[in-house]
Amino acid sequence: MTATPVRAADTHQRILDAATRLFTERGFAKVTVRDITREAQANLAAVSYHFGDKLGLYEQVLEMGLRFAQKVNAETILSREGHTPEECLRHYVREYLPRIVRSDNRGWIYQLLKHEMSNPTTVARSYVRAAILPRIEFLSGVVGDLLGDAATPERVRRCTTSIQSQCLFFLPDPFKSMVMPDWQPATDEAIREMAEHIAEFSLAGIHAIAGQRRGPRVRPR
Amino acid sequence: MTATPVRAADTHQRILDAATRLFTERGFAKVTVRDITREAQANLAAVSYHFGDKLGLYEQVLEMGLRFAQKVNAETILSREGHTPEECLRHYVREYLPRIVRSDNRGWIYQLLKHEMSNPTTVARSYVRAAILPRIEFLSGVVGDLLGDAATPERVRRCTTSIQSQCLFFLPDPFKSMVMPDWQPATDEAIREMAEHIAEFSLAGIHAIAGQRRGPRVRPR
DNA sequence: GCCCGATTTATACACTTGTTTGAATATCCA
DNA sequence: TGGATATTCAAACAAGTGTATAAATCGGGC
Repeated sequence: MTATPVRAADTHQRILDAATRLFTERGFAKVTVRDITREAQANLAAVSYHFGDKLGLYEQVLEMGLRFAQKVNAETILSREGHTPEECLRHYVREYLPRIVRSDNRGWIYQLLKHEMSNPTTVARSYVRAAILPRIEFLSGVVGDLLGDAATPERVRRCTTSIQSQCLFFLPDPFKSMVMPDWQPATDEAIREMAEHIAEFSLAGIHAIAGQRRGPRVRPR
Repeated sequence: MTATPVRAADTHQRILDAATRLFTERGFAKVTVRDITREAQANLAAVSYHFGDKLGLYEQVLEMGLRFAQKVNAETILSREGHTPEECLRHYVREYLPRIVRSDNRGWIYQLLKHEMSNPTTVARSYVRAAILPRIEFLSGVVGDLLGDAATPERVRRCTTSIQSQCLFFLPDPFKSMVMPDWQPATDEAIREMAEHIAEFSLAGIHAIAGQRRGPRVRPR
């Protein structure tokens, strides 16, 4: 009844590992089945046998990624009771940014997602719902608290976008590093400094928006 | 001596037009020569005949784009003499953002560049030097002025990145609009509001960074 | 009117890719 | 051990791609 005896489990796992690494590096389209099986030291047909087809394999990789991302989310999301909004924001950026920047085990899922962003496959939508939207919800809540009385749906959305965009910018990118090599903080120290910068910069930005006159369009609810 | 008689000039131009449109929509790799020639109502071999090969055609498209981008740059860059740094920053964002967001004639080059960013071809490097770096230089100068005494190379770079990332975030992206449809400002009015937000948010951020103690690491030069 | 170069056309070639096939081999349980 | 099942393997297939070729067609100047 064991669906996968010892040797089989080996190839199955080796393929999964190789696929994870390669898909993370290059994205779905730019990795061939032959690349994967060569890397995994398996036969070309092994992918069809174990995963149905290339997309089936990719789905399994992304499923692992989804579980990983949810675990990561739990670490970037601080309980709103017991912490000030400022603390939540700082903690969010401090946890999020290193995972975005670094390609190692801490953040591989974001590298994978980066490729999914430019060339979405059919798998994207479920991932968005399960792993991304909850984090955006949380961040929006924190921003709303920081805006206080001045909070409007538009302002919350715009400020959330400002924070999110400053973080996402650091997804590694061959082109970006061509434009300005220094843009990609290399050392842990540089990443930490950038995180502090984003938090500081954004808190000031939010306070400035909060300080604007409420205007005629404000709709408190 | 006319290198391209009437009919020939027609196909040449039709192919160039179709290629510009398709490359802008999908990027170099995801457009086939057959797509282009079908769209241009030309024969498959016309690309080889008129442009050597697919990459040669792409280079010509990107060359047009480069000239266009330089003209655009001139409009986003305000003379630093005669305008305050605040004015320069606001003008920069107001001009830059609409072109980033909209896929129409005003900003097609940025859509093309977006694909180049995720899948760089050999043409990227020269483009960076001629059209992107000058704009970054300008923005860095403005940020340096705004930071005043507090300016350090690291702070200038980080603040410039914060502004740039908030703008670049709005490059249209199928994935992003999946995450949050509202993120893509649709109307001219919404784009204008977002530009004002980014300017306001960033000016406050810069002032906050400028207000920090200079710290022991400051190296005025 | 006719010829020569420029252009267009249909077709073919070489290569890559994902997938299938059927035989060979390994593995497990009675 | 022996036979059924699971897994591996080499080879082939079909579709899509960029490019090359050689014949057909066009267009203007003598």
